[in-house]
Amino acid sequence: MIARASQLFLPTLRDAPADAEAISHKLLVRAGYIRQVGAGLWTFLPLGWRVHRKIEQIIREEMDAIGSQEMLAPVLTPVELWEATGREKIGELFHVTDRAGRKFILPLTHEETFTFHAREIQSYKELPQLWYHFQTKDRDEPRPRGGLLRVREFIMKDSYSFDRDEKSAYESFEKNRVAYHRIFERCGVEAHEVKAESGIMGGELTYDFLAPSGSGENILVRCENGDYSADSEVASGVPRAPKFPPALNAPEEVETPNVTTCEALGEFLGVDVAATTKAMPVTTEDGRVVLALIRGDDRLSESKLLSALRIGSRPATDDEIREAFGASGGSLGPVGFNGEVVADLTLQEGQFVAGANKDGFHLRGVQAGRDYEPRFADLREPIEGDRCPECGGALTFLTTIEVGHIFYFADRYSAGLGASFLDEDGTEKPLLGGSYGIGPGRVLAAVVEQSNDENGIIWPDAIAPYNVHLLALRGAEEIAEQAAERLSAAGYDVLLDDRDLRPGEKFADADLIGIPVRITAGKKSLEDGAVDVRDRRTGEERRVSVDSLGKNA
RNA sequence: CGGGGCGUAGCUCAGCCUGGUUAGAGCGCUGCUUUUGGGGAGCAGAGGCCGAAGGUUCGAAUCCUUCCGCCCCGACCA
Repeated sequence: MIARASQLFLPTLRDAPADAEAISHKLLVRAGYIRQVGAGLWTFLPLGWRVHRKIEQIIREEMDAIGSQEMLAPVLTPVELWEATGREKIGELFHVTDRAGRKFILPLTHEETFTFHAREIQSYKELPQLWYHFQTKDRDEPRPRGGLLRVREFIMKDSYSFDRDEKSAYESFEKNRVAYHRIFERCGVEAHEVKAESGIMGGELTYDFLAPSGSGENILVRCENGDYSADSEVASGVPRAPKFPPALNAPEEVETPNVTTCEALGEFLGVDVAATTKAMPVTTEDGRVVLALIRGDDRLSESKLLSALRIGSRPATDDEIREAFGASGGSLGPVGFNGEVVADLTLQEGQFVAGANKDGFHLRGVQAGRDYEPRFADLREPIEGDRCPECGGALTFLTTIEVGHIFYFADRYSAGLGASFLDEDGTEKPLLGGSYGIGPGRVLAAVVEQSNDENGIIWPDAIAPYNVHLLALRGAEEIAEQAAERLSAAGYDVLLDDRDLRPGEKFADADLIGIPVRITAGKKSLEDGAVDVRDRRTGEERRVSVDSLGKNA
């Protein structure tokens, strides 16, 4: 087909909105793909929606290919469904009420609704079932950001699997996992599958797909040899070995006046910072003061602490610290503390300097197992310079966007909603479920983050709004029309810039909009009865006769 | 929710501290002239409840109070 720029709503801007930071945010607004309605609320303009639909179509084809069935559930959901699974208390939910006072929820995701329908499954003979839809999700995000990167309303492709046993459920999970790789590859986005955070739930099978990007909210930790990759919230790096001072037979108290940071402590005592400990007292949600102990050069990972404690916690207050330790922050340590000590794995071997629980004093030669009895857990955030836990290679850290998430949750939803079936042996069992989500809008933004230059967007052909951007310069309107007809007949979608503008503006807009192939019909090419074909990515240009257009790529 | 910043033309911004003609610039927009392979030039125009509401004052875009909206950092993130 042929779209004429003179009639399209395609408002391009010379300047980016002042408050935009992320590259995708700036370029998508400037190039006329999206416009903001409110915080985290975006309209896809005609070109943006074309890209969105192309991404949807790729997802649809890959879902269909694994036997998943497309359907459509409503956005408005009776609150009772959410009460049945205990999720009605989630803070990000939008609640609405009808005129009669009935309560509804705008879903964050559709586990409740799909599991509700799964109650019609009666027999193992009907299993497995794979279902999906593209539907609006609403989330009362505390902080939308970065254009399309984090929004309050968006369309998600969410899939649900229902199986009779774990073996079958893993097969469904695996089908979706593999399909996701194909989807991201076809969309031209680099995405890495990583083990995701399981938090206090623990034990579930869950993977994130992270797309490296200039802006984003997840940090991907990756080994240079490709042996290892994980979200920084769960990643384990191997830190450098400390330079330990000579070992002592028992801890030895030293006066350390006005020394409160580990760096200062190391310097004051002439000891490697990595041979000191950092004491992080926290108060758990059930009111206990627990001491999290890590190496002096490390940072405590809050997500790992959550996993280790299996309960939420916050930093202890000064008063709580004083009461539990008899000293203030800066001189705290595990020796003599009679609460729970959770120590990082790096503290299993060796003697460290630790706070003496006496203001202005530390202990040298503190050894786990001898001087205090901790529970060991992985607590540290991986940092630059760590080595790969698999092969010892260097780890790199990349800022990423989460573009997909797959999750096996067993009977988490079917239990509450009573979705069960009769198995071959005549026993009633809960359906075992999984869910699988992709945000096409985030994929779109991730592609722009990964594929652009100083002049604008560079779309992969598979999701470009049009295949060819045909510029009709003055005097060459006729040959441009011919070229457009020929390309359209050959199956290409053509954006014909027939606007009455100077060439420079058309070129600038073409670069900004980022259609992979630009064809210029102008006086220069007219002499040869030809057009100039330029590759947006490489900038290579060649003159081609109109007759040969559409016969090859 | 904590911290920071910003609301003046479609976009980017100046003016505000130190109150006082008719509120400005660049880009964009409309008409005409000229130009035509990388956002060209000229002439003439249109376009504003200065985020909102109160207050102080003879007088408020400017000072004060409250509210609203948006952005960034953090917390949160099924």
